[in-house]
Amino acid sequence: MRTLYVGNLPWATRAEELQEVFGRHGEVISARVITDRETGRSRGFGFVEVADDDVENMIAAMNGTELDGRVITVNEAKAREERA
DNA sequence: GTTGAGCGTT
Repeated sequence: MRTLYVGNLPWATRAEELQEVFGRHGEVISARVITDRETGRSRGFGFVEVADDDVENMIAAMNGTELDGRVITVNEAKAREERA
């Protein structure tokens, strides 16, 4: 599988919403919205794990689209270890 | 009850 970074999310967006929306364009393994460890509030971005063959189609279909009134950003995520 | 570039958790 591959992992997608999803940014520019509305504060109220939940992981299940990502799975719902992304699931329309490919096989979603899992979805997660990153929340602040201390306050529990959304940080406005998340990660979606999708089938390897659906990554390109998923990004093309979702990047720059509107979710709950906000235009979201979708890119292939980088592992923390790979982060410079 | 707020905010808005950026890459998470065992």
